[in-house]
Amino acid sequence: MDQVNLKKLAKELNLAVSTVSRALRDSHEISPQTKERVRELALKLGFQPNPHASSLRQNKSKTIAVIIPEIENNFFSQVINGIESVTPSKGYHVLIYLTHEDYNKERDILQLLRNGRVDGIMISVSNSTTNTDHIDAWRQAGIPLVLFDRTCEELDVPNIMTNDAEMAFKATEHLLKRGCKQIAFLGMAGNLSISNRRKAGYLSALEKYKVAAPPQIVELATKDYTNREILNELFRRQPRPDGVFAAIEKFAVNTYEVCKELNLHIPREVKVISFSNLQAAALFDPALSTIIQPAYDIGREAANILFKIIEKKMLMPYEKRMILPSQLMERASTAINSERL
Amino acid sequence: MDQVNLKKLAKELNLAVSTVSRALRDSHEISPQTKERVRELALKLGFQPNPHASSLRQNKSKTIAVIIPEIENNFFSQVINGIESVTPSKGYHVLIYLTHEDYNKERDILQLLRNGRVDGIMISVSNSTTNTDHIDAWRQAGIPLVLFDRTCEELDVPNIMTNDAEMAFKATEHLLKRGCKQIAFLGMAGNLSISNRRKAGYLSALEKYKVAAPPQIVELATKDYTNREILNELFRRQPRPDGVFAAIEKFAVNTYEVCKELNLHIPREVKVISFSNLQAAALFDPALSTIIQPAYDIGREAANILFKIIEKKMLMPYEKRMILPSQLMERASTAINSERL
DNA sequence: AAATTCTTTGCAAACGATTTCGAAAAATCT
DNA sequence: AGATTTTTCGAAATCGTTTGCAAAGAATTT
Repeated sequence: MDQVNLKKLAKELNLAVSTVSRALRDSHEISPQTKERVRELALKLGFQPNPHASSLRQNKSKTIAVIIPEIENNFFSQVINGIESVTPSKGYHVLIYLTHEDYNKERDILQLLRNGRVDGIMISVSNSTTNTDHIDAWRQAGIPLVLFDRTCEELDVPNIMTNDAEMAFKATEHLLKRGCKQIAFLGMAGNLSISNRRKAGYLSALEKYKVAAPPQIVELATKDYTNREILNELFRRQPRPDGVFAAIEKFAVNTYEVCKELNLHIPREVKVISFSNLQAAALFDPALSTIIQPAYDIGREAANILFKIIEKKMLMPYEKRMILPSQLMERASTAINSERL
Repeated sequence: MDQVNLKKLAKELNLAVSTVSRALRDSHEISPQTKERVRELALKLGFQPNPHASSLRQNKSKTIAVIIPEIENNFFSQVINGIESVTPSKGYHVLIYLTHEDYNKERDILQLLRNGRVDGIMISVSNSTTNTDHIDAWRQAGIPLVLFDRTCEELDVPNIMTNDAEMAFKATEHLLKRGCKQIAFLGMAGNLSISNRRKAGYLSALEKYKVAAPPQIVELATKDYTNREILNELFRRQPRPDGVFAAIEKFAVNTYEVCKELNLHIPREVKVISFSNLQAAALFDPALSTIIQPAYDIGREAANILFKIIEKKMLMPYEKRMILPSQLMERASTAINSERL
């Protein structure tokens, strides 16, 4: 046995295991002198309590899980960064799980974690998730849970998101003010509340500005290949959209690709704006106008709220449904024809 | 007690706890009938073994840690994706730790994990890491460990990386063949082996092609602001570089920003090539020529090797130092002046 | 039929930390 | 001085699972 544990410390110091444990946890019922002796030896031997023994006894893991659809996406990376900005100070560890936009994986992961491995989870649901029973079951089990970005607002759990509808409205309005008459909305297939919020914002802008052309809602998937085919068709059809509002970055990229293919000039023939957290959007040809989500803040706030729940503190009403504002960054892809950005 | 555990199953079935445990682990010493009875009830009650108790008893955590400098970087995201492509099938969980390029954090994290919380770690060292004692201590403790990308080749641990020197050579050669006379190398400050490999490739290309101009090695940090200042100065000085080889993507982005600021045309006045795993590099203005690292494969292979070590299998010689080739993607940022890409 | 193996199960001791309870010693109060 | 409280510590139970060992019964061999 080369691992140093409480028993070894106790024997070395001629103390009981319980005394050593208490001393290290700074219990009031241990004399300062004893504490000092214990601490000194613990430091010298580099003692570190076995986390599994602690977790078993105390029934908490000091670990949370973050469940996201994908990781090759700046938004989720930034969220993780935000989460990680609070976890170390809480002495917590972060497990990452990827659903790859697969409902079954998502359900299985939640099932897998219902054994005390984590003290709570933060989840952004996959776009193939239509049934939320697995999440509701988790909620009912009383294990701390926070949803972010891809939320399920019908469930009574904290939801942290951005002002999707409002920004979708502004994005559409922006295109309209730039002269677009025929704006297409590129949204995620599925029935995510986030998609619906963005779609609603798009529709309400069209309505408010009494746009003659009917709304053009295109549902895309996560496969680039088919997306490009669909967009190719969209841009060949008459009337051709002169404005594109992409609900997610990938669709904007696909739009750029197809426009290049079809020799459609952005922004002269087609203006493009998109939700995106890509730093490099400013370097695109042309620079892409974006709606930037406060991803880092979403991660940080979601983590803070999760810890409040874990620590059994009361949540303020605004923490149960927190909305952090996005920012519209106007760039060349939505410039009016004469304009130079 | 609403949690279902072995004791509850045993009582319900009128069996000993040990029998139930063995039945669920499909031990040969339990009769098929008993196994079936146990499995049935376990399924019915949704029994899931407590991982902390298991870990404590078996002295393994079924968890690995991935320690990286940052996560807002496509390369590391893709690596994580690659890692995650093997962990679930091994029944393993993945903890993520960020060092934020801080040696002290890196050391502390390694220290923090030396208590059995993880069965092994995969690490890409921070660029402020000059001392590798913390990693060597980990190695000496005999806990499975794999280094990837930002490796420490002087240590006797498996290193998984790409052919940095070769690709740096090719990148520099590419710029030379495109007519560059004065190529600057933008490398990371610090003394990482990866930086040295890339720098060496750059230098050997200059040497092979007998370039008259002296090498121009610029060391940049991770702060955008100072980087831009340094580059600004670089491009105002005579002789002005007509080619830039960026060792990391961020520096290429900085170069683009500064060139735009100074009205230097890429690729006419300055050609740029960079290590980068950014999908959207093709959409840049101009499209950025890149050296694409097999990030996903690096993650997958590193994980596979780590599991071989965890499972105490012998490593093949090539697994102790694995080199996965990168790919040079020629785009507009290195086009010769007349050429259109 | 006796001796032996094999199969199947139970008992109890780990794993290492935390915590309840109680006891001895010291300090404070009548 | 005696009674009472406070301080300080130890013994043992506990968390839930795994596993060495023993034991009983069944099956096989001699």
